[in-house]
Amino acid sequence: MQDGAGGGDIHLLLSILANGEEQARQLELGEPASNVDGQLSSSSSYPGGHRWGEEYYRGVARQLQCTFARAMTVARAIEAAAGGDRSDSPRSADESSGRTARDVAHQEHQDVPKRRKGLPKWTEKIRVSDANLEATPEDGFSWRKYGQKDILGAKFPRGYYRCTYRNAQGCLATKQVQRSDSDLCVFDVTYHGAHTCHQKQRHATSPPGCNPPPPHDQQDPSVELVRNFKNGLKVETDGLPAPPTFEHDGYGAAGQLCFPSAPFHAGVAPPPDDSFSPVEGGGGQLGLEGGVGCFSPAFVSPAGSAVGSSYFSMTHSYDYEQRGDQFVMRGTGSSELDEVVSAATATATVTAVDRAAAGAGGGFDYSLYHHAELDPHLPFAPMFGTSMHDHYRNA
DNA sequence: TGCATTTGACCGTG
DNA sequence: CACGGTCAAATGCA
Repeated sequence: MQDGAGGGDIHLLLSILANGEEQARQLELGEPASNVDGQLSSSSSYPGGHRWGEEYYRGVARQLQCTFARAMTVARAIEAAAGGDRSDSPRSADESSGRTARDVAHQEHQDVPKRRKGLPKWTEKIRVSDANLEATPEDGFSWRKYGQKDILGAKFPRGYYRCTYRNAQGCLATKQVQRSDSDLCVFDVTYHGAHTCHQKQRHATSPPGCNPPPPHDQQDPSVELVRNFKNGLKVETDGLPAPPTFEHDGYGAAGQLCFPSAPFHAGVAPPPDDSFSPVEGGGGQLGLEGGVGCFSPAFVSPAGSAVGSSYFSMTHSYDYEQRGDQFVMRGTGSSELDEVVSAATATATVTAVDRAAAGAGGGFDYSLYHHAELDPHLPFAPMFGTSMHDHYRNA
């Protein structure tokens, strides 16, 4: 089933993205975008007449770069799926059979490790407006709680959530929510995996051009991922007339994909100036004022959520490997080999302060990023220190 | 009736 | 072996 997303799709995807990334780079340098879906260069003003400034172009460029980083993650997922492991197979398929899930789990545990070590993982701290014990962080996605456990050393139990559409759409996104011991208003939310489902976020109306993908190939999340992402790419440019502040659903114009990790490193973290060089100077603080963020939906506080004053502190690890002259984000580690080949690990911590008042209807203001720290060993150096274009244009 | 939550047990990892 | 993550039956709710 997953075999439908073969290596050919990956290379095609990478090739397309490499071109796009190069365009984004040109855009950020202030050059007229020769062709970014024909949208950037043809649109010279906001719908309201506000003229597009250079800053905005730069922001868009970073956004595009961020998007491409997402694509890399998608490609990685596809690659992992095409690698023959079935770790992404929704368990529901087995649950529909006569076997019990536990039987299946036992049989498949070689393929489906109970702890999905390879899935993207990141953590945010979410502050809610009140310390109500029943208050929970809201990220706009629909989650179904599947467990709760007392954690050693923690005052509060940890809640385990999975995507509501896990069975329906094979979405493997999960999250763990743990209330901070020290501050009842703060939750540590750890996300595992990205949403591959097409759920619409609550409090959200789809941004212009953010159309749901055609409802086919639902059985193949990987194919769906690619399709979604292609839609996302188009949307990303189609939606440019929207102001830089992505509102309400936090999607921005990126579509349904939620691959926050790579974009977080690559798309958000790079500073506006040209001095960014993860290889040479990584580790410094990076000013992000005015930057167009590229948070995944899960990163933002959807309008109407209980999040009043929020900050996000994310860490994430990524693995890359070099294949020939290409750096490739490795597969999701469902195989032991992947772990052996583990390369660099990156950690980025970004703090953002959401000064929007709770309930005021405002979404997360991306211009509010004020701080980011990058691990000096950032793995995306090959991608952003040089160019994806160079690496993949001939893929 | 269908879906979400609760909760104890199971099981993999370190 | 302890801990953490997941499962699934039981239960609750609309």
